[in-house]
Amino acid sequence: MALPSIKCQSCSINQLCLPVMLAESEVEHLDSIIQRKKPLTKNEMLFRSGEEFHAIYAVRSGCIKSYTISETGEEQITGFHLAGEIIGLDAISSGKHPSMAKALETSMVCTIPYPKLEMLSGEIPGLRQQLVRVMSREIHDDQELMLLLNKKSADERLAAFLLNLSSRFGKRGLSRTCFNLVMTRGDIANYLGLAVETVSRLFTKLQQNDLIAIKDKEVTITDISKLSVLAGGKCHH
Amino acid sequence: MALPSIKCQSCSINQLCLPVMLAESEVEHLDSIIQRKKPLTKNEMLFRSGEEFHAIYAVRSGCIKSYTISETGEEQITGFHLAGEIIGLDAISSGKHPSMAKALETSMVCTIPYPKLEMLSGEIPGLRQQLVRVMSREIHDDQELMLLLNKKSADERLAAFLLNLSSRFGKRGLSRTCFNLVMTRGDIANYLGLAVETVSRLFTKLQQNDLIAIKDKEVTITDISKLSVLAGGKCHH
DNA sequence: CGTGTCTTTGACAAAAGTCAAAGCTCGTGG
DNA sequence: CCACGAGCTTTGACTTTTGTCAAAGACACG
Repeated sequence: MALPSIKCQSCSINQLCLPVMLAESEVEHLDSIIQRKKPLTKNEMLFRSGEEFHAIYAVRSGCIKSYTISETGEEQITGFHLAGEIIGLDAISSGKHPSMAKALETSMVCTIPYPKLEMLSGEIPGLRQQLVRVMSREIHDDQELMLLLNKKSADERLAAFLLNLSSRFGKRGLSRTCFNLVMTRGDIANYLGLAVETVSRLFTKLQQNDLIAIKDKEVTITDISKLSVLAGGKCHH
Repeated sequence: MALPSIKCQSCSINQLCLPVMLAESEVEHLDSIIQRKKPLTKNEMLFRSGEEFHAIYAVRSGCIKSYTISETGEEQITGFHLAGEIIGLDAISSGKHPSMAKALETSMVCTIPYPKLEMLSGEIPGLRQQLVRVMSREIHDDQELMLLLNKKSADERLAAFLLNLSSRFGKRGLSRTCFNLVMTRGDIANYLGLAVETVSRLFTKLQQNDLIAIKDKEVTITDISKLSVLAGGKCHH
């Protein structure tokens, strides 16, 4: 590995990632099992469904989309993962990846060999706890998403999606009000269970109502409170 | 506890639950931290959202529904849990229950105090592994559900729902083709993101097409292969 | 044996999907 | 460095699915 190997200890997002609450020496130990390869380029696959499960992955930078393909060939995007987020947790139970992951832009990813992580988590209680917390959080987030998809209208879904991104960028020290949409309208539509055309129309409408402004792929949230109200569900009664 | 305390060791569903792959002595250890209270009666709450998280729960018998309530008061059922399934995993990350759980019929539940489980999982690698497997499986199942809700028509959702129940009853040694629907049409509709009326009409249609037969709350799957085709997505092209 | 909840059915409305077509971007190769 | 083409985005017109409203019937439980 002839790359400028950033260590967990000095990683800017280690408080969003696995090292949370670990002692210095424990982080070092964790760092020692992690592999860092060269960045994924746009559209490069991280793993494919059906592949054997060897490792989970932590996003260091960029954005990775994960998705499943149904028997009938329909693609369903299950998440857009930003720095600090862990990918591949759905593969632990069966030992094979049920989903696929692909870079939406040039992205750095840390490979965490699972058998080693498993062993290490036997020695480091804090690591075990953090892994479980991360998984618990994913379960929780998926449940919230279910509510969104089942109970909200198209406008509400898109508004909630933008606010979710906003908050996640904010946590990473980036602007909450102005950020880049790395995914296509098609990706957003797929994720939210809508048609591309619907998403496009909604973006237009949100702009006309001065809730957001869009320049190319850059979104600016100009009225976050109105957007929040919209996302909350405007009580159609 | 003056109840006929069934132990994990002799529990009929221990191979669907936490004890998977554990040695006899390990199961005993696990059993010793588990509390068994008197059965929950129909509609009794197991926990409410906002409550502090103390334990996860394993269903021993019956059926528990878990659900969230949005800020705007909409209920979203996130799962119907049968014997051997674990509830409350979404609460680990925040320390508070984000969701609620209620018995749909008289149900027995094992309470597994989380701090003790956490400690024990430090000593028993197999237990730690099984806990992670269970969580991984839940993440995976939630992703499949997302695909169902986002990409499938109403018929396909209901067909898939019935097949999912069928398979889960089968795994528990019960009939795959004839079982009781403990949840109401309203519950099914809520879970699948449909209106009650739609679900009712679909049940009627499935009966007319001789895919299922319904007598009161008892469903009989009369043509499982046709039902599978329907659930798969009949390729509208 | 009645009262409230659950279920079914019908008629209608609305949200979102589909189809079609044009304009736009961006990367690539000449 | 420019031109071309593939893929992405937008917009319009129309369709379809599913939701909503309303009401009656069936159960289930006290």
